[in-house]
This record gives sequence, C-alpha cells and structure tokens, in this order.
Amino acid sequence: MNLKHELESRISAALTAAGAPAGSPALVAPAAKVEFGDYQANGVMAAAKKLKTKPRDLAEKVIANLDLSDLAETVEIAGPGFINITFKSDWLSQQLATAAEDERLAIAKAAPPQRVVIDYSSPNLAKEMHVGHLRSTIIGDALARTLEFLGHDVQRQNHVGDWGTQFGMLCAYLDELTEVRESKDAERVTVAKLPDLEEFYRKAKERFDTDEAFANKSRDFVVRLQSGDDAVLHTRFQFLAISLSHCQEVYDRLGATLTPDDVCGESFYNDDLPKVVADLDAKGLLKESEGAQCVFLDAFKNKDDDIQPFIVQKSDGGYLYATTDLAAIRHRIGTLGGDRLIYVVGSEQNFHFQQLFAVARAAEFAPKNVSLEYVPFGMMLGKGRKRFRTREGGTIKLMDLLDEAVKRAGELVAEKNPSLPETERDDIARAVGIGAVKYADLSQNRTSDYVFSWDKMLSLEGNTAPYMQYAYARVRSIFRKGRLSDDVTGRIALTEPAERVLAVRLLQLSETLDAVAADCLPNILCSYLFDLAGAFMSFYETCPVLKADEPTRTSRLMLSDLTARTIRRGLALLGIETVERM
RNA sequence: ACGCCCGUAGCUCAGCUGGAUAGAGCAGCGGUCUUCUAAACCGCAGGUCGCAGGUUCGAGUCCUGCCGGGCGUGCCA
Repeated sequence: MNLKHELESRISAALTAAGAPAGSPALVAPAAKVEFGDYQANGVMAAAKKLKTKPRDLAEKVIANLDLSDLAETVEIAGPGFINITFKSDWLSQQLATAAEDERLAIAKAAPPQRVVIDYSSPNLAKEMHVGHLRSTIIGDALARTLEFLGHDVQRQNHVGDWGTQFGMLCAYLDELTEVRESKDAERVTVAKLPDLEEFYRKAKERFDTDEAFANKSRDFVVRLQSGDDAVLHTRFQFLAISLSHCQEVYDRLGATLTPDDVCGESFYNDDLPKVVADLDAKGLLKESEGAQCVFLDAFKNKDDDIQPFIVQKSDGGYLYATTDLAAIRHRIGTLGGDRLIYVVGSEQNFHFQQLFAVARAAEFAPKNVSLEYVPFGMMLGKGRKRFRTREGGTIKLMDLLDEAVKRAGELVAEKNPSLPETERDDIARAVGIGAVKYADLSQNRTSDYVFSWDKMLSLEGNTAPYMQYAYARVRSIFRKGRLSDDVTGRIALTEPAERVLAVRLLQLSETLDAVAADCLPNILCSYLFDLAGAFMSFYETCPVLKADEPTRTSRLMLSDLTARTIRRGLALLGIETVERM
C-alpha cells in the first residue's frame, strides 16, 4: 500500500468534483505535526486561488465529495484550508498484515516496467580506482538496486575509460622504458611486471606534462592505436586486463553489483564514431571551425552571440568523449532498448551533459519518449574542503580505504561485544565497515559536495549504517531470546502511541522508494530508514515484547518482524548488509 | 567575463512540485541499565535560513540585484 498515492488519487478526485480544475494536485504529505494527524493535503489553497473562492469553503466541498470512511478515523479542515487525515488503527493493522504476508512487503511492481540504462562507476582504466570513484559507484549501485526492486528492467553500463590519450601515454611510456632497458641489455619491461599501475600512470603523466617530445610521442601512439597497430593494441590490452581485474576486486569488496558483463567501455564505440559524425553532418548540424568538426546550437549562445561548440572531431581527425557519448546514447536506446538513460557522473560535467543531451535531441538520436537524465553528485573533498586531485598525490586508493574501514569496524566490534566468535566478528566488521562507508555517502543529498573524513565515515554513532544495523540486530535478538521462528501469525493491534508511530512509518516504504526512483536520490531512503529505526527504538523502550501478555505479545512480535524485514530490505537496496548480532 | 551549483544551529547536513510554530545527527548540559543488546532511549539549550528588495492568504523554497564560496567554459575525459 502506498499511503500517499492512495490519498492523493482520492482527494484529487474530490477536488475535481468540488469544482477545481481537472488534475488539480491534492499535495498530500505526511502531517507536519502529530496534532495534525497522520497525513495532510495542501492542495485546496492553490485550487481555491485559481477558482477565486475562499479556501475553507472549497475545503468543505472537497470533504463533502470525499469518502475516506474505510481508512480514516477523522478528516478535518484546519488553518487556512488544510485537510488533515488520521487513519483508523484497524485499517493500518490490515495494511500491515498484508505487507507481512508478502515477501516484497506489499510493494507493487512498476507497470509497465521501464528499461532503465544506468551509467555509473565508469573509472579510467589507466589508473587505479581511488576515492573519487566511490560516489558514482555507491550511488549508482543503490539506484540500480532500487529501480530493479521496483520492477524495472535495469541495464548497468560501466563506461570505463579504456581508450584515448591516456592509453597512448601509457603505451608510449612503457615503450620508452623498454628502449632504455634494451639498450642496457637489461630485462624487458612488460605490463605484467609493473608493481603498481597507479605509480606508473603518475610517472607517465609527469613526463607527458613536462616533456613536449614525450607528449608528441604519446599522441603518435594514440594514432597508432586508432589505426590498429597490433603491438600497441596488445600492450593496451595488457593494461586493461590488469586494471579490470583490479576494478572487479574493488566491486566485490565493496559489494557493488557490477560484473565484467556490465563493462562497456569507450573503445566499444570506436567503429561507430565516423558514423556519428557523418550522421550529424547529414542532419545539417555539423560545422567546421578552426579545423575541428563541431555542432553549434543556439541554446548555448552567450550574451555576445558566441556559441559554445560541441566538438565531435579534432583537427587531427581524432574523436573525443563527446563523440563517444553520442554513440553510447544511440547504442543504449537502439540496441539496449532504453526508455530511461541515467548518468551518475560528477557535477563538474554539468555543461557537457547539457550539450550532449541537446545535441542528441537535435540529431534525433534520442526520441522524445526516452528520458535522458543527468544525475550529478558533488565533489569528493579532502581536509580543508580542497579538491582531491590524483596528479597532486595524496590520493587514497579505494581498496586501502575499504580495508581501513573494515579494520576500524573490527576493533569497535571487538570492544563492544568481546564475546563474539572471531569468524562472526569478521563478518560483522565487514558489513559494518563497508556499510559505514556507503551510508556516509548515500545519506547525504548527492548534489552537495562530500567532505571525506575518516572520522565521520567511521564514526559509528548517530545517523549511520551501524545505527540501522544495530536496530536490526536488536529486533533479531528478540526472536533469538524467545526461541521463536520468524513466521509469527496473528492479529496486529495498535494501542500504544509508539506502536502507531511505528506502524505508519512501516507503511511509508512504498512512497519512499517511489521518491528515490523518481529523483534518483538515495538519501531519501536513508532518511526514511533512520526515522524507522528511531520509531522502532522508541517502541522497543516503551513496549515490552516477550514479556507482554497475549494477544499483545504476538501483535508486537509481528510489528518487530516487519520492522526487521523493512530495515533489511531498505539497507539491501542501498547495498548495505545486515547482521544478526553485533 | 560568462554559465551552472551552493550559502540553514558551534560543526556536518535534511527540508519532498511554495504551506501551519524551520528539523536531524554530532558536540554541550541533565536524566535512564536487578527487566527483549546503553553502538540505545528521554529531556534541555542552541536560528535575523548570506544580505536587500519583490511576487501572495502564505517564501528556507519562486523572481531581481548584491556579497561570499565551488565547479565549468573550443580540440583531456
């Protein structure tokens, strides 16, 4: 049951029946204060404004046309024209019973399902994954899981950087080292013998930035790559193999759902790039400027009437990520059948995506019924709110970060619960440590910058994954203590205030997931889970479960079980594990 | 210079298409373990929502201007 949706549709209908324009939204939201009941509808005031009538008069008419007697205890007009609704406890109990019987907690599957193509993680394979890749991977994975649970057909796309200048640079640098070694009659340098890809990249980049001759050699290697030089391609392939296996290790450690099957890198589109440019030309969108092939759209005109070009082919004939991204759009729509394309990419790429989408529309690569969504996130910042930059060193490798998180969590578990067997403690440490890292990121609105902090990330107090995991473990503890199986059956009766608060929270999962899916904002789910955990904690403090008399005992056991399942499900959608004890 | 984003409690942040007296978490202060895990719970304190105008029954939310910060802006991705 989706409480909000149910009220929204009924009240909107009543609004129309009362004379408001068709489609007037009821603007239903959870009540701002407990005194107002459970939910409130704010749409009457806006509709009254259009009708030029008094809001309270309209509210009277709406209520006259509204029959909520099956679910509402009271429906009241308050203030300037709010409609406040309080649910019947019996009705809430029924809804909970329905949810309890269902593996999916009575969350309906989307009808019809959409084919959602979601681009996330997408690291540059020329170097190791570092904390800068964390946000895209974590946020994208949570969105993929959530959309999938809602019944959509999700296609993950790991658009890895496996082509272009950076690989020319790496191959050129390796070639240079090889030449030097060979002249000294030393052992041949191969990719497989590189101890540290990150370090290798750093040195190559340094050469590239400081030595013009080397930069030119790198560009020459890019040309050789593009013209299909076997030797260079082979070297590149070796780099890729190492880098991809490293990425997969990180995904496995992180508990991301990405697999090698989801990898569809830049090079995949190589053959299509000339066609993209030719098709843009055929549409009359292509224009040469300073030797480069560009698309100029009026939408990107500045005040001086200059248009910011979207460059799709360089003056030397090479292609750019703009070209690749256009090819990817066509592939994702044409071949993968996407109805909705989502890009989880840092907000600094805002302008690029504005241009990309505009050009894709103009060239009719993306029909109107396909939604193109840029899901930006704020930067990863270090101490002093300064930006992380790979080239400047000091970057924390993702794997090291995860290991550190698990280690710290392990120490904490050992301290808080020394009696746990070591193997179980390791499992808990992993779930808590990785969960803490993910939750710290997901719980914040993705659009704001993210200040990386060991302390905050690993502090296991307050609004954190461990708080939720602890709430879950507490519920499970009740069942363990009572030597009960999970499938308790009976009636749920909501008598105590804490029970009622918990009940309404439990029933809000559906509308929460809809909101997450609509706006690609996982923090809404975090916020919900935190409220739910809080509601359970209050219930737990004031309502004894095992010691209660029947039928209250059974009722509370059912509430507890439903809470545990809701938390477990919610955390799973965020990619966070639960543990039975901690 | 232009474009986009941001500015909310001491700190880190929520605030859903404009809604009722702006909310959490840390940190601070004060209470709660012979009773289902105190990684918890309950309470107190803490605000000119950057500044100034405007739109209206109503603005943290929308519009304009300013101040402050970040990112981006033709051949890297």
